[in-house]
Amino acid sequence: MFEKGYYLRNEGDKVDNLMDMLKEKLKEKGYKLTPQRRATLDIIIDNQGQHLNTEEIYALVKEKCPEIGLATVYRTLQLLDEMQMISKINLDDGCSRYELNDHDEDHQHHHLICESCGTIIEVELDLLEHLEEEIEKNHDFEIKDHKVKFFGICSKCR
Amino acid sequence: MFEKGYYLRNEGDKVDNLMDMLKEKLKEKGYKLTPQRRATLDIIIDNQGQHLNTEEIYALVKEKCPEIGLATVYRTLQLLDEMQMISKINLDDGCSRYELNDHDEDHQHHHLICESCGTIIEVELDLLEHLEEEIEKNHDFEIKDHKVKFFGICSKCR
DNA sequence: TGTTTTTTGTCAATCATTTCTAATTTTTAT
DNA sequence: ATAAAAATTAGAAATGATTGACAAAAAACA
Repeated sequence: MFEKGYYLRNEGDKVDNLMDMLKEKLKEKGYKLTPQRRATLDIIIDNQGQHLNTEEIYALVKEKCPEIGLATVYRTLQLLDEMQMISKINLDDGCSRYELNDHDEDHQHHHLICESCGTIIEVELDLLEHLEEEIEKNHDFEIKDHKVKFFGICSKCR
Repeated sequence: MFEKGYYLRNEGDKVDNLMDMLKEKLKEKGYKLTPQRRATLDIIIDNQGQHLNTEEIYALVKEKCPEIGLATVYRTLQLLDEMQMISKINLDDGCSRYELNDHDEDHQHHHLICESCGTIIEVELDLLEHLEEEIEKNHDFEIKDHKVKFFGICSKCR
């Protein structure tokens, strides 16, 4: 009747929910949900909104899973991205950052990047869909995704 | 009376015009217009719309300026970017690409990237300015620039 | 239980980019 | 002009993020 998400009560439920989702997606492709993969997704869930980079994720995962190797974290992040559990974001700061995917279709968001302090603010932007339709017509191009970044100065830095 | 651009007749004029612009901007900051810098900008002008990466630019510049070093090209591209003569574009293909800046305020454009063949199509998008105003109000964020990428499948790949 | 497959950790390799250095060119002061 | 100072360069070495190779460990399978 309802989507799984409707029953969410607390953080624990949310983790379980996402972890189940990952398990299913992995199984579809013949992959396994290992402790390392579990720990990595855990960290990303625990730090939602943080836009952690690979090294930062590695350091945090290492606390709970000290024997893990950096290459495994790289491989796992790649896998989580393929499984569409997370998204890679490029802030032109020389490394890849990741954020947890929102599995709600309507909750599109993009980033405001402060050129002064580096803060990242998330903005919801449904208004882009108008544009997409127009572009699809004008250029005969089938749009699957988009990435939008706004650069400027945040309120604190003025 | 008119902007310099109004008198443009042909490619040669255009190169001269942009080169003069660069010379001025460099002088403002106390930099010099060296043959290497001149050759690099020349190549980018000659290949407008190509979105060349650093190695490609290096190879082309080397034809006219064989003694140039790769590091110089990197430094020069950085400088041209600072001087706002060119823009760095990141297509998530592991290297930086550059395009000549359009010095016409109204000619904003962004990129459609085909996930199948890698083609880059340029789209004009004035419509984003509405969004910017709204964001500036809602988030008290002063927007200076934005980057938009659309990913999908181009007409040839369908 | 033994065999195959997947995943892992370690370490080496890669690739784009930056830094270092001494040499060269250009500017400036004399 | 000409010597000293400053900017720029080429080439090589260093860096830093990411990937690849490989043998060992873990899990699935037969």
